[in-house]
Amino acid sequence: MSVEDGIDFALIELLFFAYRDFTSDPDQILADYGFGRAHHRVLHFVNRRPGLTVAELLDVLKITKQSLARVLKQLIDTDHVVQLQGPRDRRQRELYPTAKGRALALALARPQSRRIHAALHAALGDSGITERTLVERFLEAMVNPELRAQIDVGSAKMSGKSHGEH
Amino acid sequence: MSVEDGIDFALIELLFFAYRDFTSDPDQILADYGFGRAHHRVLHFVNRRPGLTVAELLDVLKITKQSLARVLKQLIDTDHVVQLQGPRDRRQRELYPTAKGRALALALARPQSRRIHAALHAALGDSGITERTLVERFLEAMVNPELRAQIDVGSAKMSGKSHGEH
DNA sequence: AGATTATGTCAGTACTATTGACGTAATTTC
DNA sequence: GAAATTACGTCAATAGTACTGACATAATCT
Repeated sequence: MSVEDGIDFALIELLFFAYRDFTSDPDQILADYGFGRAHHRVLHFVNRRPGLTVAELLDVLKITKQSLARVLKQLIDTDHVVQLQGPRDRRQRELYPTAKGRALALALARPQSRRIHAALHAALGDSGITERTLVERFLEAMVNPELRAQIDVGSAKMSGKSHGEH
Repeated sequence: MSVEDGIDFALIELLFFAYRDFTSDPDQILADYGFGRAHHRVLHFVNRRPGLTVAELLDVLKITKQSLARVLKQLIDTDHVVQLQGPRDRRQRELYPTAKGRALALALARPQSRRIHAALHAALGDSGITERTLVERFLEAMVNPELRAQIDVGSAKMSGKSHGEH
């Protein structure tokens, strides 16, 4: 059943198709703003973790400072994100979404969320077991273990790690 | 539970992280060959659907002819893919992986397949229900309906659509 | 005071992708 | 059989996203 040489080509391919179409929704909206996928990612995380610093953002996105610079500057210039001096450490710039930024982040997330929920329904229809928890756990397990800490913010998990002030 | 404004930010984010790490495995191997993700995608589909034409490949990847050109040329020059004149239509170029190409495709798919299976175990451990079928159906449902035809090749489905000669 | 840290910026480069235009060979249509 | 269409290849120009390396500034830590 579509597993040749012990390799699961089918799921590999599905992940490609799923992600391609998953990102196509916001891509269309972004085009109107002259923004790209990079802007989306930055805006998403600033929106999700308001007050995160530039360094934290770099760490989450796993890109370099130079790659972030242009994108972040554009988001700030267009009034989607603001920088505030860090209260404890004045070298830090805490990033916050503006109302405009939050609105765009929401507009971008809406079709993606709709697609996900439709897919969950299509996939799980009746079997009212763990529902989305199952897919959530699958995706979580797809992430490199070392980086798994990045994903639990905002949710009511906070597994292990001492988060300090929040 | 991590659903603000009715938007499922958690799953959106997980899909991002999952896909990022999912592609990081082959990326490292590709670097040794001077290849990028584009080469991987082309090689994957040529390997999966040996004999597909350039036009079909463009349609599956949803990129332009010009984008494919350079990448495909490199794969042919490095003896990973060969072009054969189409038997029915001599204008067409049927693409086939060489032994070398198949070996590389396999090497690239191996860590991805391993990651997927580990994730399935982590996610479904005991509940021996539909197992991978569930995630498969979820991902399938994430793909745009019009494009869903692209994904059933090689598997024993062939839902609906008149496939003609194959 | 000196080292380190957080951030910003500049220069140069690479990969992947785009649109548009043009050429060639093969097939289909009238 | 001539004309239109199709499949493919290629050239030129451009854009978005990423990279490495280097350097500057301000703030904090030792």
